[in-house]
Amino acid sequence: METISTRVHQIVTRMKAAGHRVTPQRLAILRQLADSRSHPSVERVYAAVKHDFPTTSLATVYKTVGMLKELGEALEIGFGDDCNRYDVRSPEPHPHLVCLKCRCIVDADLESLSHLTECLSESSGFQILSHRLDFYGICPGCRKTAPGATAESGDL
Amino acid sequence: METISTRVHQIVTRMKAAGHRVTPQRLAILRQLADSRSHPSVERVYAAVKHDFPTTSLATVYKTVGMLKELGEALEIGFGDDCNRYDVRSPEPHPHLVCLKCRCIVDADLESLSHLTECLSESSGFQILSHRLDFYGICPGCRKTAPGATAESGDL
DNA sequence: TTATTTATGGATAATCATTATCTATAAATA
DNA sequence: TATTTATAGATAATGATTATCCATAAATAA
Repeated sequence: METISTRVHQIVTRMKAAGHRVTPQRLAILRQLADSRSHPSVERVYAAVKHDFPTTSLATVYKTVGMLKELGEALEIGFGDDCNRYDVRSPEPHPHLVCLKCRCIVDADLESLSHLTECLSESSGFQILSHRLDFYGICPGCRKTAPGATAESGDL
Repeated sequence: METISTRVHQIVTRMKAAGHRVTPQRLAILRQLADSRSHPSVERVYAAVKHDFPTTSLATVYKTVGMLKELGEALEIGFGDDCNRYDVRSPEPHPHLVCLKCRCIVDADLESLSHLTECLSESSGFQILSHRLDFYGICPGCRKTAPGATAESGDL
């Protein structure tokens, strides 16, 4: 990816508006995150950014992701046993499909979600502000693949 | 709670069937977990068990909960930033309402869930084995309570 | 019952993703 | 250009959870 995408531009604008500096390292991290559909981990981003900036520190990636979270530009998907994964492409909460074998994470569409949330809110009395809907299973690729193999997603 | 509930009996039977020993410590831990609706943490169970068995180790609680997980008798609800919470009363995956203020966790009913899962499975090609559906917000109690106050649930 | 084997309890060390801390430096501002 | 301030990088600290160790309790065999 050579060109700067609309999403990167959008985040850069908002970073500046919030008084943050747009450094080369942050831009490199942003570029890895902004358009990825693979919900990459910090470690994954770190490895990719190291190609262009070999001196980059893991802490810098963590700090940048933390800033994006604060700005509401990154959705964190935490796993107790595994490392967290991030969605900067679409940072609003939305349902995911998580493969228990290759750990890929795919966005899921649930058109009935808003209706569902409303019903829940009414019946429970909770003011619902956010959600986390994860469905765990085996992805189409892993269902075909021989047992034990782990697929690597092409997109980051 | 003085009497041994049906749920405790059920788990004890299954523990024995699986070749596990039912020790006084495990029974005390079980009693705290088996009928609680509050999705208690390990720390919470540890504190409660210490009343009756002052020498109990935190490790023992962790090990017992781990065994219950293996037997499929405990559902773990993990939080990256906070400690894990457990549902031994109904260990099958089900939706939860989580209060962001007092951290209480309440079971939510979603009658359309199985239909929803089927649709997702068809449209995505995933074989769906489990799920985690959490809705985050403010519980009825905290909506009334003054800002900053944290409610304590009565049941464990 | 007693001897023997095995699992468990308790204490503590290790793990590991994430966060905090510190200082030199790069970036913004005057 | 001088000065102020945020950031980068290195590294230490954190904290829930897990692993390890050994004495002991529980099950089993003799």
